[in-house]
Amino acid sequence: MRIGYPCINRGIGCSSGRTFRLRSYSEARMETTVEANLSCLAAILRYNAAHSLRFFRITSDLVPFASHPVCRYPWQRRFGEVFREIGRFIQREGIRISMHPDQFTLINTPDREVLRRSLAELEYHAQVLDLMGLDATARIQIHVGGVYGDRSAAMERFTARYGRLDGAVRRRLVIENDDRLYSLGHCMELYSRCGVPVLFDWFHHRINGGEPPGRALAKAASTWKSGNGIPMCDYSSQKPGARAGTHAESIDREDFRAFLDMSRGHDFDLMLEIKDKEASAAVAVEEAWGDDRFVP
DNA sequence: CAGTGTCAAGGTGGA
DNA sequence: TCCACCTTGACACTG
Repeated sequence: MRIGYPCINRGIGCSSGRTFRLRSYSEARMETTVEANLSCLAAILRYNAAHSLRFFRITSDLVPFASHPVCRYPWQRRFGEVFREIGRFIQREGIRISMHPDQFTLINTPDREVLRRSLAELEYHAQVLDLMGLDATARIQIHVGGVYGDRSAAMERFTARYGRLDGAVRRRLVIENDDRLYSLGHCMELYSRCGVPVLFDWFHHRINGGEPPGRALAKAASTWKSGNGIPMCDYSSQKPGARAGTHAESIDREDFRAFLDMSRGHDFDLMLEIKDKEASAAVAVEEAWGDDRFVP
């Protein structure tokens, strides 16, 4: 089990997801932004390796507007060597990588244009990981998408389109159970229809699930095949007093220990979706230190 | 320079 | 039919 956090390091003093307004787009702006983002990403990864944090989600904003028609800038060529260098560091340090395109990426949409943009966005994510030379254990996670008033038709569209995805995307794509529309049960059904691996989100499952965590973890784990790496799992806890589903500001040690206990017997890489990022991840590492699954 | 309205993109659900 | 919400920081404009 490796432990990590998504996208942002709050203490390091730089961001790997700096962006700008579409109106400000220029090749010069792209050049300086992507260069700064990659340099910060390298710094975050060095920080993580030095702190036994060996799971990291790379921000989708690494290359702003990468899948937008406005972007004609050849960032892949211009920064190819930088990507390869970062990839070598990731492999040398045994770091696991994920990416998570956001809510606009919907492969089960009934709208052709939304689908076209979504595929372009997924291809961008795959390019980032490919340029780094990472194998298929580096994954791209998305939610299943909308229901559109007809769940079975929406799931059928997902299945058909998954089968027709570009190979570079399909070899990395995993679906994650969400807190409202697609539970672990729905994701398992999609797995049985098309073979897409399922990333288990413990916090969403608590809100929209029902089954005990050990059993749920075992189900999700059964969808990860050799070459995919060990399963990935997202963990968070409820922010006290907030709407159900709001991520906590900082880790709840008690809740986290309980999670470790409940998940005993299952190995996975664990992403802490908690707002204060590396601070809580460090606490999680401390809590997991004696666990025989933990890889420092 | 500080304050603040707004930002590429979708879908849901309540008013 | 419209708008807030998701989630979030920070860009970039205004005064």
